[in-house]
Amino acid sequence: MPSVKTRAPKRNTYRHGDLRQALLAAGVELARNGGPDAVVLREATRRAGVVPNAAYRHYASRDQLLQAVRSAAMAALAVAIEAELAGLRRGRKPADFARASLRAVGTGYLRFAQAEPGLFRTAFSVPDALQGAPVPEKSGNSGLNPFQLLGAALDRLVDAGVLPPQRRLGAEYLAWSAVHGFAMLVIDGPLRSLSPAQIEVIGQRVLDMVEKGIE
Amino acid sequence: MPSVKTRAPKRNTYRHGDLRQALLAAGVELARNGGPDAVVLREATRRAGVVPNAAYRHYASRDQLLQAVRSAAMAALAVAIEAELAGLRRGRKPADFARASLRAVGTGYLRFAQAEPGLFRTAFSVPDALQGAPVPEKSGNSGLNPFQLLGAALDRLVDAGVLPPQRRLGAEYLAWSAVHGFAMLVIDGPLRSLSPAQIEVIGQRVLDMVEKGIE
DNA sequence: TGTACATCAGTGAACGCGCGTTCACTGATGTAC
DNA sequence: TGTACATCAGTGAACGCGCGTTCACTGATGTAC
Repeated sequence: MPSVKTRAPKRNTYRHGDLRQALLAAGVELARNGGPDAVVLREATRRAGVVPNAAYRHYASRDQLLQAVRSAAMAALAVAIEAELAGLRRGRKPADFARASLRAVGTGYLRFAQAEPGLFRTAFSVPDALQGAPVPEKSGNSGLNPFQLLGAALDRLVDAGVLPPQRRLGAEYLAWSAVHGFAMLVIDGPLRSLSPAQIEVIGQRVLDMVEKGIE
Repeated sequence: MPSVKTRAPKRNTYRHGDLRQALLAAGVELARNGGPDAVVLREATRRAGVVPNAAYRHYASRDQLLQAVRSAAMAALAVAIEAELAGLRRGRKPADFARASLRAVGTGYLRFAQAEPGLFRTAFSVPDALQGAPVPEKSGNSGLNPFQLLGAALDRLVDAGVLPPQRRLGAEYLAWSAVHGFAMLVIDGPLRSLSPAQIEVIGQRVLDMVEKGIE
């Protein structure tokens, strides 16, 4: 692998070259192609044009760097979902808009998983054992994480009278499971040999199932 | 880690001690706690009471051993699903029985994922890049793999008149996605802090969603 | 405005580790005569 | 029934590799006087 020449050192300022940021960027790049295991501290320093132990000025361990990469990946997912939501046209009936919102969340999720499988897998990789803070990760433009974006879409369905309030509680888990499972099977599992067209069609059917199944 | 003493050498016969099987068993044990990355060739040989390179008489590489472990894990999942199916009481209306069959497949899947998360993750880990043979893995007692067991349950729903035939095609993907996603979120993802009781309840709601959503 | 000094980001060298894999070997077993 | 021999599963030793992490250091920068 041509890891040595991939990134020109740059580093025009000697001190205060933002090494922390450079290591994070390198880590994200590694995660992008290769997933969480590919986030190797020494390789990140190599790409930043710096000696390996220099990383320890900014991250206490390789795992801390990975954590930062994970947060960045989760934020990127949130941004992808927000982009899908932003593309919705307004000005139709609230019920339709609410339904479209939920679909947009799911579509953004699936699109991101396919476009950035390495980051997707990294975002959902678990440190070693269980850890604190199950949900509140870094966020995108809206300040909401993917889970919260999904929740907001479901709230909209309730407000529009589409989803009965008594079915709202825990509905995130249902929708999330279906979409997440499809994403995992497609990018990393037995469905990885499906064609993009098939993935698109079945992905939409998964969303159909969610829409019909949670009400 | 007390890896040295975990398994008595046994190996009463010198030649023809079934090292291949012993390595596979050790590999499965490693995968059980630790997932696919824990399937380390040297550790497997250690547990089999044999020198590291002895493994190469039976597996061409560490990856070949991992493949075998993967197949075994998939077969174990099939067995778990079959056990759930075998527990169904017969002698009720075909429609009810068919619905119960689909539920049993899902329940077995989720139970296995929780009881053996390491094996579950191993079963669905992908070698390196894409590979052939997306579905046909080793099977359990019935000779069917998990995917085929799911398909059979769906066929039963069609036969019983519950699921319209035109909705049958590709329905595996929908049900599978929902259940698989929930399993992944619970064992390895943001839902891992849920209590067993919550997991049980939400798991059943996921199955409710599938049942309602695929028809 | 000029000098002395403390700070601390990045250096250089080294560590121990466990991994997968290779090579030439040995010696118990099964088989042929 | 007994002996010679081929087989080949497991041995012993070694390899190169890249990893995370440690230690004592250095020298450009910002600050105080």
